[in-house]
Amino acid sequence: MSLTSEPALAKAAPVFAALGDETRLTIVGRLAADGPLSIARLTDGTGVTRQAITKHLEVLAGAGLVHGARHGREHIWTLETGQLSDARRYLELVSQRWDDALDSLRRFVED
Amino acid sequence: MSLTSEPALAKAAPVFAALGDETRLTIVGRLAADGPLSIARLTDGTGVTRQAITKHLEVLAGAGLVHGARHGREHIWTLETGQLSDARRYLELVSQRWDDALDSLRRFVED
DNA sequence: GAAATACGCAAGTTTATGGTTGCGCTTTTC
DNA sequence: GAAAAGCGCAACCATAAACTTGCGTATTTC
Repeated sequence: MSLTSEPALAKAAPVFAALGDETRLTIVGRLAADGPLSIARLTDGTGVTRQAITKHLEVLAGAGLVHGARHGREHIWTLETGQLSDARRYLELVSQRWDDALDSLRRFVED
Repeated sequence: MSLTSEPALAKAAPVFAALGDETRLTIVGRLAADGPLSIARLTDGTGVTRQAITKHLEVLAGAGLVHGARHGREHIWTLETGQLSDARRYLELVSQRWDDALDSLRRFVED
């Protein structure tokens, strides 16, 4: 993976963007802790409207972080950990590259 | 760490937000791979203006992901891996919570 | 010391984002 | 079967985000 020009970047950015909002991060946290929840449940506690939560869920879904399905009168949303793992691996790789770069630099200075 | 109401969330969101842009992710990737670079160098290859890159660097700096220092006529920017690790750990924790939730759900169904 | 390089500051534009309110429809609940 | 709960759709608003252009200044380079 190249970290820059590769498509991995184009995939990772939207995921990070989706996680880059406090309300959405709260939603992800609650889904992770409590399991699948309805929109009404997810709205509880947040200071915002149900519509706002709905929009956030759509953003998260667009990034592949959650998926929803209607059951009766409620819409249940579930966490999707695939993209989450990819994002985590991306960060690991960046850290790794950085360590390598520091190593090269150190060796260069020592010469 | 609680994933929702704790301050960990308020810290993590800005970091993810900073990473949630293709141009900025490219910058982080290049810094990780090549080591510290000047604004002019970081601008090369990207389709945007030097000013745009400067703004992106300020956003990254605001999230604690990079720091810069002027050397002569150039401004050299360096990656900061601390926040990166924190973000990674946050994602790990979310995945962990999710697995736990699934486990509880499975046990509940089996009863 | 003139030309080129590397920036910073400021103003301006456009589009996206996060949020709201209002209304109507379906599904439960009592 | 009326009331309540849970949503979806659409319009609208304010602010922030991503970039640009223009210009002035310090630092190298030749």
